[in-house]
Amino acid sequence: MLDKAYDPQPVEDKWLAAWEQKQIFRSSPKGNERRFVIVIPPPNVTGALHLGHALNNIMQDVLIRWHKLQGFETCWVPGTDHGGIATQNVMEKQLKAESISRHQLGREEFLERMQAWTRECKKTILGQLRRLGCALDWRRAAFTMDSARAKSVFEAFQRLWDKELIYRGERMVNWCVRCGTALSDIEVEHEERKGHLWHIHYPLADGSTGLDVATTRPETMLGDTAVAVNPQDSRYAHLVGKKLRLPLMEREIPVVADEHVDSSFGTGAVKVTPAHDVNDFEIGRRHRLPLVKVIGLDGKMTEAAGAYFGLSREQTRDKVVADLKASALLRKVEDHRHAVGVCYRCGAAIEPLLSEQWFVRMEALAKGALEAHRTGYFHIHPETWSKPYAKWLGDIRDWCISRQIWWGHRIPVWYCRCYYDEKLRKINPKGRPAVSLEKPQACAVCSGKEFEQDPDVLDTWFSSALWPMSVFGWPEKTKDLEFYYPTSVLVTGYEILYLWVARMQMMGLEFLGTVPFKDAIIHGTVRDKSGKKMSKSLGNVIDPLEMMDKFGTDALRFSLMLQAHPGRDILFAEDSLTGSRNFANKLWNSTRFVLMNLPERPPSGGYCLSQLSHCCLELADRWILAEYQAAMAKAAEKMTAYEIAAAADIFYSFLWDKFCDWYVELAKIRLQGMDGEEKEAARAILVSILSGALRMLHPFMPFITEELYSALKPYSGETADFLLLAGAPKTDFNWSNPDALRDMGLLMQAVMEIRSLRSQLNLNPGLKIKVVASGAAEQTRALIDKHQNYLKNLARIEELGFASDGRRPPQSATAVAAGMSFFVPLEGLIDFAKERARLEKELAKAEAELKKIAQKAQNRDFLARAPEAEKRLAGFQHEAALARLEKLNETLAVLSSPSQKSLPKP
RNA sequence: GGGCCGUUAGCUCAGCGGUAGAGCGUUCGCCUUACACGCGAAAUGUCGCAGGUUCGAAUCCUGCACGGCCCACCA
Repeated sequence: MLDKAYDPQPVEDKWLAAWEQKQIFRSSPKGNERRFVIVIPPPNVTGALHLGHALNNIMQDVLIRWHKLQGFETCWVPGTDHGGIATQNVMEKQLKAESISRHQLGREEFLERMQAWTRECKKTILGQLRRLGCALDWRRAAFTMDSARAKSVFEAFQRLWDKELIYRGERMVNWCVRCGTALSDIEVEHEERKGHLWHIHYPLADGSTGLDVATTRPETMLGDTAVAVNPQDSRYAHLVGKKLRLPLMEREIPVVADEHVDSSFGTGAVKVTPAHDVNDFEIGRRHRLPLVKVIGLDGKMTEAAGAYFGLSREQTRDKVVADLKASALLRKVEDHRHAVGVCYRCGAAIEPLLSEQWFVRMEALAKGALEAHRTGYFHIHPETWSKPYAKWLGDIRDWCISRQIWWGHRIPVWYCRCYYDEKLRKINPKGRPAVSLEKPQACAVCSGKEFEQDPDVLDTWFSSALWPMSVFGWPEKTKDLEFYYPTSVLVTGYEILYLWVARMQMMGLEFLGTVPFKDAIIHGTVRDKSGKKMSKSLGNVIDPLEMMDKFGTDALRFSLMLQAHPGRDILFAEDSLTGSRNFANKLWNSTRFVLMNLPERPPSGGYCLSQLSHCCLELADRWILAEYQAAMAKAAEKMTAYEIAAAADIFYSFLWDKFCDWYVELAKIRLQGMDGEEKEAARAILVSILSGALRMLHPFMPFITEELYSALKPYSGETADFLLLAGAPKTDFNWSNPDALRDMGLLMQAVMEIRSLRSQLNLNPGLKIKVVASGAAEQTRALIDKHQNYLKNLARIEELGFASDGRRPPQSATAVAAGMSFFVPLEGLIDFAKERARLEKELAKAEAELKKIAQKAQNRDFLARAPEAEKRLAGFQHEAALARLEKLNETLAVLSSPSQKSLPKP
């Protein structure tokens, strides 16, 4: 026998071990054409998983389990990502705590430490995924930096290189001074910050009045090589071509005319710093301006900055402003809000710098991805992300893939000595180096054997972009690749739509000619209740493990899924879990109840819906079967559309509001009665529907459903060891039954009205009452008569009688429902004044309701133009409202008549 | 600056053209032999604002306000 309350821990432990032991999540290539494949978005090995990971993986698990139950060959590939800069930063922080730098440690030892940390981290992460119940094929666990993935990365690099889609060049890049590396454009976040607009006077070369420039970054003026104005700007036309003297540096710089300049902004004159600003770089190129690099890779001023050499950017700004003020060239300072580029990993301000980097030429790749999306080979859910996706691909820029860090795939490029430029004291960028995974044998040019490998590593997203291929062994032509690729869906958050999703599409199309997944399901971000992102620094993180310990894994899963509407963020707090925890307990107890009412020896083959003879089904049975079929069909429809939250909600309300609240209560009548066909019918339906609904619910709450499936197994006729292997319940019956829905609806209405009356009269719930029903059409009357026992049990009635119209028992309260009056004789218990007040309140409500409906049902325009079905419905509603009002009026009239009060107590 | 999303009960959110819903919270009554993680009953909403379309609008259209997100080289 089951315990009184559901205790998740032992159940979870038990099934985790059992699933693992039997390896039921394993997949291997088969002939089965219906396959459903997901590759995990590999979490970075930066620490433990957070709620966002929980959401992401639970969603995938729901989809995997769902499809497995539907008979698909499912495969879900686990893995982790080495995580480039993010992971290196974690290690650097650890080193900092030991007061050592990575440079002190040296590249090799640093990487050894990284490996050790990574091993631990992988263990933690995979362990957490396991605890969440993820049906991952553990055998396939991959890592973006293991040897198999290294081969994929090399292959991709080489092929792109051979097609000249990879090149090396000196470009303006986003440089993170803190991380000491270049970043791609999408790794820069833009933050609105308060700043200033400094107006600085640049005099003419001869010292006479020149013009004012406006800038948000005065420190960059040290590298100015021109001032630009709009060619149409008459204010400055006379200055174009003249020389200005750059203050502080005392360098002569020209005034140039450039279309890019917006005359209406600032002073209409822009200082041009080609080496430290993307726009200025372009202007510089157009006007062949020299580059003066004043900010170094370390964020400090270079020798070219003269007196400012060695200062930080911030110090330089302060000093430049002070010096300008001293020489009276600072004309104005305005407050100014502007966007600042910030490193997505450390938040430091990005410095646009000219630097030599590796790039991927994106235009052709993006075109392919765009085409795949446009022609429907690739879908994004929800649709709203399609537009930004297409726009990004349409305006794509080349991808800077080299990073000046140590943790990552080393760029597979080798330089022979003969490419070394002694004069520049660096590798000659013009040389064509050897591309090779291992050190090459000999130089193709000079036959030399001494090589140096490019010191940089690849952007972590380069290996991520290959993930759906690399996990199946690409570039090897493996059976896995053939069977599992392309995968079915990718589940991820919108923040990496470009960073990752788009790039996978491009790489898949480039290397295998097909999209890596046909659908991308985009979920939101988990936030705290005030809508803020959860972060350690804000102290508002919720640890999924803690929640699982406290409420159970199924509760965590279900509560996240209930809120997982496509693309929407989830505001989450601990109290979001109680409802789901309660639901789990409800399932537990309803199963417990059903089991308590089953015979010790189950019928051979178990209780089975298909063997149920229709003759012994009663109204409640036909009703619940119809509700069951409708709910399961609707849920399946929602799942097909990836509307997971909607499906979860359907299971919840079916199981609790329909099955438990009504069906189980009504089944009690037969369960408490004598053995016989009718009792068996009730048992059969209880077992079948519960077992079926639990199986449908399983993807959402795998642990408790597995446990209950197992407990019900002797009776449900299932033989599979695990629920997942039993599959979804058969749905090829037609139980739909509008008549049963209508009839039960009437009875339920009556029950609710009588219950409401009882409550308002303050009757003890235990007290059994007498009820006299009156009025209504013959049909309804017959229905009530036939199902007296329903009302009796659900509304606690000991005696239900019928009276002809208007003949109400003395001293009674009245409930009106289903077109009938239900009189409750309450001699001595009832206060007439109170009952009249109560009825008057009811009457007011009924009047308001009638008015609303009459307004519609009697509206001439409505009658002239509304569709027939609507008119009919409104007509019924109008009639019902009228009848209700009439009954209430009738009762009130009787109650007010003196004879009523004077009736003697019997 | 462009684009997208949101604004519905105290909180979190469904509903997306036909009399306003759920969970949590609140109030009242109940240990009714599955469940107090429960049962029954109840209270609470000019469905952001202003127009428009429609017989009918929380639902469609337009504008506005507020909040948020994505993108963006106006210094």
